Amino acid sequence: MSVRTRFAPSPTGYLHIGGARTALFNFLFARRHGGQYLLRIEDTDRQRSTPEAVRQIIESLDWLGLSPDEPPVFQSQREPRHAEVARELLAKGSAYLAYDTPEELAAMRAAAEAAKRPFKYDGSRWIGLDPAQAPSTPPAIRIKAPRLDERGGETVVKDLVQGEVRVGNAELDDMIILRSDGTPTYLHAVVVDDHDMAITHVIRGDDHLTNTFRQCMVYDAMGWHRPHFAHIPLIHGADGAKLSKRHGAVGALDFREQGFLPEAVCNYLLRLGWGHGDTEIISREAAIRIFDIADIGRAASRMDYAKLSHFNGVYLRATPDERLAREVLERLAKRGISFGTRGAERVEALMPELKARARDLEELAGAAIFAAQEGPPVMDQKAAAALTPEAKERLRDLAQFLTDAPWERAELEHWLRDYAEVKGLKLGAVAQPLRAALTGSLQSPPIDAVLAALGRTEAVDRILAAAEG
RNA sequence: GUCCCCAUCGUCUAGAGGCCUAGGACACCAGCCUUUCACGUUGGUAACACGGGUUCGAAUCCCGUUGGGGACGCCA
Repeated sequence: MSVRTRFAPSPTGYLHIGGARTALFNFLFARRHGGQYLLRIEDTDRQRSTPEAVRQIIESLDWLGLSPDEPPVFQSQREPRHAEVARELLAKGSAYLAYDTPEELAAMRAAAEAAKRPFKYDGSRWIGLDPAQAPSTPPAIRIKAPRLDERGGETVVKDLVQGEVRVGNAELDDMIILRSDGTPTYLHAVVVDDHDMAITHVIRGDDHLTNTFRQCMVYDAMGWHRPHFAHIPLIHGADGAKLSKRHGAVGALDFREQGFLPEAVCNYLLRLGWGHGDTEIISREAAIRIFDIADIGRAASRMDYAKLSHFNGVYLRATPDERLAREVLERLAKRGISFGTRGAERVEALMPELKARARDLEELAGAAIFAAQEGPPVMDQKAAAALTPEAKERLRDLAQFLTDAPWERAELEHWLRDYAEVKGLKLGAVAQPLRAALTGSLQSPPIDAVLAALGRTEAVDRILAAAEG
């Protein structure tokens, strides 16, 4: 049987980094085994689900290169089928109509809490009820939990990550599968959908582990084969608490915004909670080849932005200059920075040097401004301070000197070295004023590269402007 | 509170009873490279939560303790 996995987010918000990793693992596992990877939008909570969230989730997955192999399934559209299965369970005697009102249930729960007893629903009075005696309130359908003496008194789930997990039947109670308004509950809908979609491996967050026991009630009552389960540990914030906005970026699209490359984010996520010896930088292709559920760790892991940045830098340096230039120019345009064809060319020409110095696209864009724009750069404080009267004098001299220089990077380097030697100066004493004049900063790519990329006219203009200013 | 899961450097991890004087990566510190900043490179600090077993031998197996996390809805 072909492997089929699914990622099943609920569209109540943006796709966060934990969900992205779940999607990645599902994708990788399916690819590894030549199967399909699907997307199911769990939108049965109409109050909280929004089309905007659906859009964002799909866009996020697309950005990460994790688009599903088939069109997404919307759980809300499958409600008739969920109800049908619920009725089937009713007919089989595996479920019954329960007429409790939400208020009554709340009262029962409160009473249990007051008595310091764990709340366990008891619906025995509804079982075998004469329909004529039934209350007029609309009933919910509840599935019968296994009784204490069934299955050896406990329910066992063989989890591919967590191992054999067992829970006493005493912990399970009759759960609602169809609400009194006829809509299915999540725990029920998930099972029906996974079954109908022929999902073979359910890979999802750890937070669903205990719910799995309840879902098994539906599988077992319907006589369906349970899929394989793999519950992966959650991702926490740097402080170990549940990941939230205050930890920084958590939405997948936030990372795009902040200049991370999708390949880097995926690689980082892959290494969070999963390991393969000492290898860290793993391409998508390699990941598909080596990904194995058995290698998923069982402990929760923490989000480490510093390490993500490092991964991003590695990927940035491996990305073709042309693509980076395009990304950078887009970001500059978004910042309202104008540039022409010449500027765009300069940015790309300088990209090999620029990208070695950046960890993300935003940083890269910032470092490329001086190359993109025409005319003298905006001076930062340190650069301005470096332009002493002596330095300006030096620049005037250099402008003159460079008029005759051959305009090619290696040649320029020689010229500058010769110049410094003749003047009895250290190269730094020549390079730093030039750097300030040309880039507006004291930190930039090698000055010969900057000169070469800028072109003689532009370079000399900037040098003179700094000398005058 | 009840149930479930987890536990190796600050962080991500390697480790399937002897290969462990516990390895790699990020971060941090120091050196090298160098026209600045990076990149690169060399080295360093730094961990098996604790207590009992089992065993000739335990980071690895078992049991407790402690500490984290998760689930307990007519939410998903």
